[in-house]
Amino acid sequence: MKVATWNVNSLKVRLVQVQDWLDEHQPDVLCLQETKTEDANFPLTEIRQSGYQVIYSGQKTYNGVAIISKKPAADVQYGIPGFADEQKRVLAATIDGVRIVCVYVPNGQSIDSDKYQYKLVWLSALQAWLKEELQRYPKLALLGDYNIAPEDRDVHDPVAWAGNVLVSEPERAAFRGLQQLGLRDAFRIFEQPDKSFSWWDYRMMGFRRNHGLRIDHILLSPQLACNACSIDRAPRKLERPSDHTPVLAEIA
DNA sequence: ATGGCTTCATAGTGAAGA
Repeated sequence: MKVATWNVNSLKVRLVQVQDWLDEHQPDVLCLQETKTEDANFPLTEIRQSGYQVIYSGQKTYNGVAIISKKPAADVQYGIPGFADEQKRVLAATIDGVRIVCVYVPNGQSIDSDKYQYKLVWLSALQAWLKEELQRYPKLALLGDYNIAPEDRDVHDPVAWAGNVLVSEPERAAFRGLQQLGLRDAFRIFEQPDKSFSWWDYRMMGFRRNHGLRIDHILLSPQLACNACSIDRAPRKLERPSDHTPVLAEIA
């Protein structure tokens, strides 16, 4: 089963790129973040034309998540249960026997911001929910934009970024908290090239200079085997790219 | 360089992202 995640930074702008990527890679599951699309305007017909089904939870301007899949999505969950949140950041469903959880973790803006506190509370609620979810669904994959670079090797310039939002110790502790539930970072199961990133700043030729961060992740429960995991840099080279690029894994 | 670029909502700029 091939699963993938991609923060598209507006599905409207990136729709053709998503369709092309589906055609080329034929994933069983593709989780999207930052669709920035209200449900009434979701390009349902276009996704179906690509031979896929899709569930989505969106809003105007910000956030928005979707799960595109070849097989139908069952037991759909919108948001973190018991955690009141206007922001559309979580979508979960069982697809072909695997619990797929698609997340768009808050950015946090800066460590002295209210949004940073929201991010930490949000991550704590996510962890508490997933602990229960893992008991219900031993085969679980958590895919998305975590807005956390887990280690210094996931940062192009760790000195410049030290203590900053996306790399701060409380955020990394929250990431380790997810790992302590038994979830494994699929990317790090395998030997990977140095300076592998999934996001590059639009500014200052960030991609050309490989000034990036690895903040998009696929975490897998112990009951899921993993045969491969990689970052596909190709869409970042297209005209009008998202600032994120897809991460994909082969699981069983 | 508290900048740089892109998107959205809006109709000239501002917020937010990471």
